[in-house]
Order: sequence, then C-alpha cells, then structure tokens
Amino acid sequence: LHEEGLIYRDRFIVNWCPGCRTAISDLEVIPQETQGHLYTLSYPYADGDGAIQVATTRPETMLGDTGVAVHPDDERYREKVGRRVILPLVGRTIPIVADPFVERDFGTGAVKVTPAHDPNDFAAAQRTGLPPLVVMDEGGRMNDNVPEAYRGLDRFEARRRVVADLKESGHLVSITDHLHNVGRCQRCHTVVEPYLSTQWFVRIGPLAEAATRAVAEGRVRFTPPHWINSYNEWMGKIHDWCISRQLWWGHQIPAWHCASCAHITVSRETPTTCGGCGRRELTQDPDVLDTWFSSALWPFSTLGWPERTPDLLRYYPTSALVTGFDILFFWVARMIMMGLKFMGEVPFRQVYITGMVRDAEGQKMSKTRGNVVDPLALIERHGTDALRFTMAAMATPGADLPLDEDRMAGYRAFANKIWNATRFVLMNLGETGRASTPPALPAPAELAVPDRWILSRVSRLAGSVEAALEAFRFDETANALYQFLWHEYCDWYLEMCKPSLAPGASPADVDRARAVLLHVLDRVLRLLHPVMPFLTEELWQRLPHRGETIAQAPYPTLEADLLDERAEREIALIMEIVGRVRNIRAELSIDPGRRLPLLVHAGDRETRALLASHRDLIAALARLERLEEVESLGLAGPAARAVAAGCDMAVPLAGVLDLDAERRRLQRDIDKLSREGEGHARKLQNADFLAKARPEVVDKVRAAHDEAEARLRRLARTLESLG
RNA sequence: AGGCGCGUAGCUCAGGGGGAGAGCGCUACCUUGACACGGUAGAAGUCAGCGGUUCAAAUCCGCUCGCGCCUACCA
Repeated sequence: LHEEGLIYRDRFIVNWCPGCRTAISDLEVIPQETQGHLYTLSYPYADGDGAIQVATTRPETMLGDTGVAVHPDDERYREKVGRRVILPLVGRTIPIVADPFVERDFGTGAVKVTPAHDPNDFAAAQRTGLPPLVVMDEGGRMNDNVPEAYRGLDRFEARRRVVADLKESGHLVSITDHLHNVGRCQRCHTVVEPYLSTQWFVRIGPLAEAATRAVAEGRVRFTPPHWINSYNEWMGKIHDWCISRQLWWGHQIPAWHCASCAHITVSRETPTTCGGCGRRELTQDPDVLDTWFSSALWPFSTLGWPERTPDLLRYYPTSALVTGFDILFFWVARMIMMGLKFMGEVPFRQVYITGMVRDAEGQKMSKTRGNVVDPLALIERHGTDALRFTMAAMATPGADLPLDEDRMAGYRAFANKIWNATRFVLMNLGETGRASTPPALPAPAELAVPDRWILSRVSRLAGSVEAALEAFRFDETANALYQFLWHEYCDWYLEMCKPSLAPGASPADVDRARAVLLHVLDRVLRLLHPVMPFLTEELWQRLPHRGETIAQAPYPTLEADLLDERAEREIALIMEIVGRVRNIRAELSIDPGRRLPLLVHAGDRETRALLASHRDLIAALARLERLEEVESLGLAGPAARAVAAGCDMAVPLAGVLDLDAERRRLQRDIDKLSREGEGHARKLQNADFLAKARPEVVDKVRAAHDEAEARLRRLARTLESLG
C-alpha cells in the first residue's frame, strides 16, 4: 500500500485520546450529547478601538489561536479582513482572515481559529496560511507554548482559569448554556481532543470505491439487504483512515527512521541500511497498526497469504460472514476493501447481519459497557441448547433480540419434551433398540395412515428447514422444528402409536410402529442438531444409528416419495373429529375419564370409508366407549352435537346433558361461523370482486362460503331441535 | 442535520394485499404407564393514529405521533 501511495505519513489533525495517549480513528470516537456552555469572547483590534467577538465551547483553546475567521461575503466584517486583533491573556497579535467555512448565522459570525486543535480550523488554516500552534501535550495538559500561568494545567483546569482570567480582564462577553456533542474515547471514555500530530494514514478513496462497486454489483450480498444503505452512506463520506497507534500491543509498523537523515524506509524485511543516505543507524517506528487494520487482512492473512497455500485457494473467498452491524464499518467494509486490493476478489459472498442482543433495558451488551449477561448463568438456569435455541428463534433478520428469559424457559421445557419423547421411543423399542443399526422402513403398502402422515410431515419439515436455512431464517427454522416435534410428533403421532405398541398388538404392528417412530425421531434430531447440538447428540447416540456422530450424519432433505397428501387430509379430518369430542367433553364438564359413545353420520362415501378404517384410532384418541355409524342422528335423543368437514356427530348424554350449556356451546359455534360466512357473502355479492379478483381467489372464497353455510344450516337445525 | 428500523393478544415477538398467529402468562378441568418442564379445552387484539391507492389494506403509499439505532467538522 505504501509503495502505491495508498499509505502515507503526515502531520494532520487526528482524534487524540489523552487517557490512552494515542491517536484513534473516527469510528472509535463516540459522540455523547452533553450540556455545556458557549462562551463569547472579545478580541480587541490591534490598530484601534473596538473588538471582534468570537464564540467557543472550549475557551482553553484560545491560547492556541493564530487567527480569527469570517465569511468572505459577510458584509458586517468585510472591511475587518486583514486587520489584526490582540489575543487576550497571551498578547499575540493575530490576523482576521476570510474563509467560507464560517457559518454566518452561528454565534457572532466570527470564529477563532485554533489550527492545531480543531479539524475545521486546521483545514481553514491550511487554506488561509495561518500557522498551527500546539498548546497541549499528549496527556491533555497545557504545554510551554502558553503563558506560564497555564503551563502544566490539565485542559479542564485550564478552561476554568482561562474563563476566570478573561472575566477579570473584561474579555468575556457572555456564557450561555449549550447542548452539543462531545466525542469520547470508545475504550476509556476520556473526552477526545482534536490534536495535530504526525501519523500514518490510509488513502481510503480508491479502496472504498472498489468496495462500494463490489456490493453494488452483488458480488457481496447483505442479509437483510437494507444494510447496504448504511454501507454505501459510510463509504460515500469516508475520510482517510489514521492507522497508527501509540500503543504497545499490535503489529509494529514496518517503517524505519534514520538517525542521520529524515528518510523513512518502509520495507517488508528489516532493512540494514537507510534507503535515503545508506547509513546503518535505523530505528523501527514504535507505533503499531490499528487493530482493525490487522483485522481487515484476516480473511487471507490467516490462510497463509502471501503464499498461495492450498488453504488460501480453497477457502478464499468464503461463502458467508455472520456478524453484527456494530462492526459493519470497523471490520466488514475494511475486509472487503483489503480483500479486493490484495486478492482481487471479495472475501465472502454473503454477509448475514445478526440482530443485536440487548439487555433488559434494551441496551446493547458489550464488554466495554460492562452490562453483559453472563451466558454461563443463563446456561446454568436453562441449559446450553435452550440458550442457543432461543437465540435462533429470536433471530428475525433486521430486528434486535432483547433477552427474554421467560421464552428461554419455554425452550428449556421443549428440550425436556424431546428428552421425554425419546425416552418413550426407547422404552418401546424392545430388541429393536439393541440392534446396531436402525430397522428399515416398511414398504408404503405396509404402513398405516398415521405412519404415512408423519413421514410425509417430516419430509415436508426437512424441505421447510432447508429453505429457511438457505434464507438465513433461523427463527423460521427453530419454529418449524418446535411446531413439528411438539405438536405433531408428540401430541398426535406418539398418541396414535400407543395402540400399536400396547400389549396384545400384533408383532407386525409393533415392528412397523417402532420403525416409523425411530425413522422420524432420527430425522428430526438431525434437523434440530445445528440448533440444539448437545441434546440431539446425546439422544441420537442412544438410538440405533449409523455413524460416529450426529454431526456427520447427512442433513435430511425433502424426500418426495414420502409426501402423501391423502394421508395428510385423512389425519386432518380425524384430528377435527377428535377435537370436537374433546370440546364437548370440556365445555359440558363431562368427566375426562368417562368413556363416551359417539354417533356419526357421514355425508359422503369417502368419509364413510375413513370412519370404517379408523374406528379404533378415533375411539382411542377421543376416549370413546364406542363409535357408531348411523344413517340419521334424529333418533339420538338428548345428545351433544357437532359438525365436522364430512360428517355430523352426536354424543348421547341421556340424563346428564346440560341443555343450557349445550345451547351456549352451539350458539358460539354458530356465531363464529356466521361471522365467517358474512364476510364471504359480502365479497361474493360484490360485482367488482367477482370481476377483478383472481379466479382462484374467487373459487376459494366461494368454497369457503359454501362450506360455512352448509355447516351453519346443520348447526342451526341442531340448535332448533333442542327447543 | 441526514439515514435506517420499529410500533400486532397482558408480556416477548412472528406474519405481511383476500381466513388475525406463536411462545410465555391467564381461566377451567385432568397425577390417563414418555413428559405436571405435562395433557385437554378456552378467554383475550380498532394489527399506533389520520388520509390515499385497490374489487379487497394489519399488509402498499403519504402524513402525524411515539420509540430505538447509525452516521455527521456548526465554533
């Protein structure tokens, strides 16, 4: 970079931390809104009466003033330009100059110029030829360039003394409250001082331009993409980067100073002679590089660069960088710059910007801030996997994630649920559990509908998980796994399996159930492994499995031959029937242990066939005494009624039916259906809707409307029959 | 000062032009041989407000209010 003129050494205004006694970059200065004061000072003209008034928030810097500036077009001061004023307390005479950087509307329209201690003043001084005068040392104390009374004083003590003395001498016009941003050191919080010193800089323009282009061309993609705006905005107004630090830790700058001449030798190897005069009295520059400069090289420097090692060739560029937006400029942008510069290619194809974990007050957690929640304490309370799962579940792209311990507790319960589900499977495996490899999945023809249903569902799950991971949707990944494992596998499939595993079940049923239970559990554990690595490994090892570790087991993908829409439809209807019976039981306060008779009138042949083949399953899930298919429900007598997709149902409750409760229950269902039906009807009566909406939407609404109406009629009749 | 994002159930948050969702919490009942860190059923929202686009808006657009963040050399 130095050979190409992209690194240079210059005497320039930098951000200086008097606490750390080093230069820092723009990014390391944290602006903090602070209630301060605006001091208006009066500088008398050297050649006659009167004075010019200037305003400042840092009165101590007046000791380093070498001029006063006004706007060239400001009528009030036009004839003052070129005159001289006497700097109070110091006695130096300094000129009044004109420069367009002055805001005519602010303060008095005249500004004191302290080139060595203010970036604007420095720039203006370079344009107008005012000399810089450094009045502080590296620790922020006034140096020997100020009158003796102030020498050695800390800058804030000097401020008090200067103000007091100006007041005394009549040069202080006013003090007003003033809210402004004060820059503080990111590391030690000391107020940063703009300070003239000699430092090394990166000429950032060409590097930033290439990096901006790479992102614009899509060679690096951002997730979520809106971060590109921030990236571009920063790149657009970037300043040269001060990379030298007066610190001890870091890469020492490979520059050697000659004791005899002013030449500086910059070299990869330690030079033996000065590149300027050829003598041998060389000392290496004591400064080190900004740690972020070294970090910018990380994607290739860690892989053996500048050698073209096999690692470098294979892993550069890498596929994705996962990181936080707080180091988007510090690190990500600079890795792109340096990667393009030295490798001729971006360092990564994708940047996934995570949300920021925040504390209970919504504050960013950081080591510097000291408000970090100890992850070990969270792990102690909820478990490692629960913590990790929570992070994944909360990771909506673009949103922060406030730490929610209640939610984490919920995911600990989920981990416990998985543990118990696996325990159930293990205790039902019999000799299958002692086999070294999992049993083969039976042929589809030998599988029961619930088997085909759960296999179809887990295959679909693998497909959604893959899509979610591809899109960096870790929240969708976690939620899909949670929903499937708890509410499909545990709530329904395990319950559906129990009859097949009960004593007295046929050996064929037992084998079939074992094989499917294991297959699905194995798949879901693998799918879950990236999000709950410890639990899944522990459980997987206890199941019959192939391979050393679940981490190396193939990641499941959608298996099209396992998809079975018919089985999914059938199970959905079974779930609805069972749900209706459970609702009747709960709403009418019927003893949960009591086995109920259920009369069903099927509306079509398909439903009739379904009922016939799943009589035992429905009876087991709904805790029925018997399931009876009837031609008509009219003769059922006192009974709780319900309608499902393809059938009407009645639970005869002679002698115990609470008619009022039953009426309320039915009425509530009717109300709900009516609201739905009205919404649909309104649309279907709207000619514009029928004409302009997409046909499939119209069809969908019409079907939903007809279904709602049909159910509504049947429910209304039922309610009427109650009198 | 510019830029970005967010306001959806009591809480924490998904969703995102056509049926308002999840977890936790809440209510009722249940110790049923995997699991009470559990089960079943249920209550609960003017999707911040106003206006616009559209056959149709929580969803798109504009404005307002509130909150958060980033960037910035007004002394």
